[in-house]
Amino acid sequence: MALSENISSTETISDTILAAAMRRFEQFGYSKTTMAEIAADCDMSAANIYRYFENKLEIGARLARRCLAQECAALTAVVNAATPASSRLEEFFLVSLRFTYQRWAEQPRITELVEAIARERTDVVQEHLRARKELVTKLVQDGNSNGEFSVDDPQRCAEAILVAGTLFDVPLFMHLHTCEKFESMAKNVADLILRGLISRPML
Amino acid sequence: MALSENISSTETISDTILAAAMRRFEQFGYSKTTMAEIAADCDMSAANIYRYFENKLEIGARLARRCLAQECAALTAVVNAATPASSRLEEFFLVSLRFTYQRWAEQPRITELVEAIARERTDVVQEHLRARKELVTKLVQDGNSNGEFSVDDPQRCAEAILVAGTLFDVPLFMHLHTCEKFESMAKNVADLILRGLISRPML
DNA sequence: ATAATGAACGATTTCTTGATTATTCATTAT
DNA sequence: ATAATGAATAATCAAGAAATCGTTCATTAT
Repeated sequence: MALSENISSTETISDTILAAAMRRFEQFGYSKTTMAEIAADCDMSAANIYRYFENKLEIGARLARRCLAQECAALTAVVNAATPASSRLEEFFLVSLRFTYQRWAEQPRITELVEAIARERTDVVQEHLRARKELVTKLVQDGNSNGEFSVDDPQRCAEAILVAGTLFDVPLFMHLHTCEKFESMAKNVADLILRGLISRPML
Repeated sequence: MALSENISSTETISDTILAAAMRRFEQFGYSKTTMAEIAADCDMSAANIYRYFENKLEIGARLARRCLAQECAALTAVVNAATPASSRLEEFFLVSLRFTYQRWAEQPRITELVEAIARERTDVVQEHLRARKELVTKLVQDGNSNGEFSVDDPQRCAEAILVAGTLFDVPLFMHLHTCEKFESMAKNVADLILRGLISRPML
């Protein structure tokens, strides 16, 4: 049918635009990439992009969402793994650290996009934080169910866990230490959170 | 004696300069404050300031150190209080949060100085972090001594505690929530760290 | 109708140039 | 000698002009 053909071709074109924009953003950064350049890479005029995207920032937001969705997918796999909840918590920190670190190390220019989104598209960031909180909440509830944990308020606990992991999720901090040092820190924080400070009898 | 008189008068003059610079930095920010203005406030020439300070950044560093020293003094009082170590840990988070938040809220222009120091005088920041780590290490050791805690490696544990409190120490984040919200978060993180996730028999 | 375009528009950004600024140093005052 | 200064220099900043950019829309092509 014509309709479905149109829809599928439209999706293909907007994907083409996204791919071209991503290449440019990675290589030259968000601000140094012009709509005209993206359009030229797709053999079309700049004006035509506006048939597929509201504006430049919307392209950035879509790419950011895709990127964050990849991280969430990896974190979901961690949370759903068939391992003890305590191992999954440590792994949660490590996986989100590695995503942050690798993005920062391998595609330094993409940081500019991240900053623009953090500033001008709060909704995208907050949606991501909400998703992370949901995942950790589930992880804590899992731990409760199988007797590993005994947490009264999993929601509030999940929030505290995420706050405690702040250092591992902010690209801005990545220059402070090596990835190895960060990994060691993440393990220590996970261990701290799991065992707590208060002394207890040996089990 | 002439010598001691000279030294004490030199100290007085450099203190006068520091005070004038602080007033300017608070009111107009670091970059908008000129050496000529600081000098005029002290009834001297700009050139003469260089007899007492290496350069403008050194003035900023001295002020920053003084400011951070105040925070450390407050935190030292917390650590040395005659209360349970667990209360002191929560209080440690709350006090350092309030310092960060109040600086950010009451003297927004001073943030500019903070950023300049963080960028160009890493030594000042790292010295502060070292001091904080020492304080928390002592707090953990105290807890171990009086039987509240049972921590193998207080040093590593202190590092993890500080990492977990990152959100409360970075001015950049202060715009994200109200002070009340931050305080609630700090309490939750402290509680999390103290009790841990792993279930245990009732004491 | 649908897809695409080039020209036109404010809004930014970049560039250029003149003015300030931080810093140094030879000189003066005490 | 010590303290302080004014003048000189090089780096940084600021303001306005010129160019570029994001975005819109009337028009063309299919």
